[in-house]
Amino acid sequence: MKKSTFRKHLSVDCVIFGYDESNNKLEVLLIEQKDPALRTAHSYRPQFAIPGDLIDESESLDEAATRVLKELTHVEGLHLKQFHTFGDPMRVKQEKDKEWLAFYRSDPDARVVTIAYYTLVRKEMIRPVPGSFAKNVVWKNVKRVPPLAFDHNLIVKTAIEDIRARMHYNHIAEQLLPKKFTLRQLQNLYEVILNTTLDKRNFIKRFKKDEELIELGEKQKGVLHKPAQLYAFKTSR
Amino acid sequence: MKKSTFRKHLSVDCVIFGYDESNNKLEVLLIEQKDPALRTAHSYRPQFAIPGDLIDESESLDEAATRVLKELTHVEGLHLKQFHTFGDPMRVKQEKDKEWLAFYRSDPDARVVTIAYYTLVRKEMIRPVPGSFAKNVVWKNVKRVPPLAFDHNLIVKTAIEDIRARMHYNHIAEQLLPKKFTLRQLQNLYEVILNTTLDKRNFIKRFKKDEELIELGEKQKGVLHKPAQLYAFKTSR
DNA sequence: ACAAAAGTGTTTTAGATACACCCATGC
DNA sequence: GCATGGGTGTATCTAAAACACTTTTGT
Repeated sequence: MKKSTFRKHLSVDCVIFGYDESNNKLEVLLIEQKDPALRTAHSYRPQFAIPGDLIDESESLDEAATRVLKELTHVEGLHLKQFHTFGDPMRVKQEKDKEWLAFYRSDPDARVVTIAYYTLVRKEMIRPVPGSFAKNVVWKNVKRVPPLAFDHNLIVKTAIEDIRARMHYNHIAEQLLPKKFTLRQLQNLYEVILNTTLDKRNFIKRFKKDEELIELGEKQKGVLHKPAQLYAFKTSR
Repeated sequence: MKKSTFRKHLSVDCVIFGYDESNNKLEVLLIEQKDPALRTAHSYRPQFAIPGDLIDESESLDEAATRVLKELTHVEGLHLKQFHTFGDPMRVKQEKDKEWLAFYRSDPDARVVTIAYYTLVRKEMIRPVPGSFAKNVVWKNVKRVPPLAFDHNLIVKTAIEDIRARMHYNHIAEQLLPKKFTLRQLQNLYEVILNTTLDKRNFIKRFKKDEELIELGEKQKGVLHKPAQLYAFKTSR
């Protein structure tokens, strides 16, 4: 049986947003590319990239994205959203990426089209582990994403635009907050993703009207101010 | 130089919606696949498909979609929107598609991922010509799309959902109506795309408020009822 | 008592919806 | 004069926005 050439040309890339509730920061998970072992010492600068991989011939696009997420974070069951496909013929032909490609790809000159996904996770729920291509794994604030490999800056930017536009449709909050949470926690999450500030009375009115929340009748403990009521999401959704 | 394998595995498909103003119908452009010349007479049934093609190694995704549209319709300058990528490993492995693939593809068993685009055109503005793969070209009402090759029914369905969701953002109407048009023509267009009926007073209020229309001071002629005012779009957009 | 954040309601504005009658033309 | 679709305004409802003071707890 002839070896397939499918795997040379298609990849998935995952923009993994991590929500850090305690600091109310929205961050994106980056890998630091491994040094090519054969590098010429003066020329190579490690680059950051978003996690991704070539797609195996037997797996679907969604499965490939799920696999990339799982290999990096050991997390399963999160919804990954396909949001755009990037296929500029030059996207993997830039000088900055040549050395890494030469070492890690069987066909470094092959044109690669990538199908991009994003997901959101609670940062403290995962402990990312560098996979085979990564030397290191770091979180970076979405407002300060460094220069990335390939066209990954464009991919991250597009993901942020998409997530903001869909914030109210996707029920994003559910997977980003603990089971029991205060209204302030919910509002903080919306504010950091939308990069804005909201009026708390108006904000709460929307959720009360939509009947998406259950008032638990419990209160915060040990805070040095009036303790807040705890809420949970209706699970029916 | 080694022959590239890129072209085996990636395609674009275009959902071309045609607006037939005189009947207020929204249709989709389908090609009827050419019979494989070597077919066994009893087994082959021509199938409809949406136009598409493998992507050349040197062209971008958008360029490939533009090329497909141009080859079929000789129309350029329309906006094609990338809306989803379909890559199920089995999407080109169904029995119904085997014979056509065997005849028209250099590697009929290759897995192909397709990046899907849609656009909207005035039906009477184009005279589609069957290209190299097509025996025939037909318009079908979006409400009565026949069974299509590959996963093309899913692609068309997804395109319709996307276009409805974006109707108010994309300024779709501009390329689907003549330069001078009546408010009724504009409303008909919205109604057929959204598959609903609208109140004409309320409908017009939105456009008046957004100041998107210019009242031309001309009137329809030769109609057997009160002639309607003609409008044009503000060109600034 | 003080600091800190929680909690709470009303008013205003804008947009969406519902609804019915007269008008200008061709025949 | 009649058939046809064009053209028009108001009242109601709902959603969004603006806005400030009191309450509860820990220290």
